[in-house]
Amino acid sequence: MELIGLLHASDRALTQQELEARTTVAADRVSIFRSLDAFEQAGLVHRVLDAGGTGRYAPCTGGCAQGAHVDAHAHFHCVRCEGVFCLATVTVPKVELPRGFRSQRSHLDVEGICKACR
Amino acid sequence: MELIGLLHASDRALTQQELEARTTVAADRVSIFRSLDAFEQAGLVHRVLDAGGTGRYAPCTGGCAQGAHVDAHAHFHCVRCEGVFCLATVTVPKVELPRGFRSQRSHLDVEGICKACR
DNA sequence: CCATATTTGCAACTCAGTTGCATCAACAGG
DNA sequence: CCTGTTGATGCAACTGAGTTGCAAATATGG
Ligand SMILES: [Mn+2]
Ligand SMILES: [Mn+2]
Ligand SMILES: [Zn+2]
Ligand SMILES: [Zn+2]
Repeated sequence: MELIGLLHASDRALTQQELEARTTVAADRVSIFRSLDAFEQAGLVHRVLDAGGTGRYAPCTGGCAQGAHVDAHAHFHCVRCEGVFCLATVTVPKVELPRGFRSQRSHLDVEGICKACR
Repeated sequence: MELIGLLHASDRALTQQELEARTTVAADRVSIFRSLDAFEQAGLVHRVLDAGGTGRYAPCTGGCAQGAHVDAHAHFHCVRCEGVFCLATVTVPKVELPRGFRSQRSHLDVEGICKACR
């Protein structure tokens, strides 16, 4: 699908709306929703929530497969442009948890000003 | 307000709805929304998004003041009961960012099974 | 070519969040 | 005690993202 290409071409994670606006072959928002859903399932893209709680999509780098994501990298949220960036080089540090909690996965979200916004 | 008391009495962060359900003096959901908003502004409570992107509220521990939050602790998200827990003892580790990104604040969300759910 | 399976579009609905406006309660000055 | 002003509250309505059902369109394969 064209969607994956658009995601790879972008420097930041894109919302459903942004993708809809960029597709050359006009597609219904529901179709895009369903495609992204399928791609996420398939381990091709991953979804991250921005500060407002809306989903943004980015391509998986590798290692992710059918229902098993290994996107262990941190994400940067720009408070200026609202952009969300995958920090592929930044792995999420393990932390010591209080007794009783069993950890499965962690997400690290760094908030600040992005490259383009300063 | 009664809301702050309810938050302190809970072991986990609560949604607007959950708070509305627990108030003895019935209050409109909009009033609760506005109160929580004000309390957050005032540095009395902080808001954290759960896995579904809905806001949950927890009391601030201390140090937070008028528009300046210092809640630097991690949060635990239970995949079973959907509960969100403040991990007051777990501070968010600083990470090295790629060139150009200026960090202001970080959020660490740990996903797994909570104490009560195992 | 036809039967069947998959994909797509459209309409409609949910749910949290948010806003406008009218009303009510508190309160201070007179 | 009356009154005008201020802030809190309630109700209705709207937004935006996500989601579902169903029917039409398209692909697939015999
Ligand atoms: Mn990513
Ligand atoms: Mn917290
Ligand atoms: Zn930016
Ligand atoms: Zn749990």
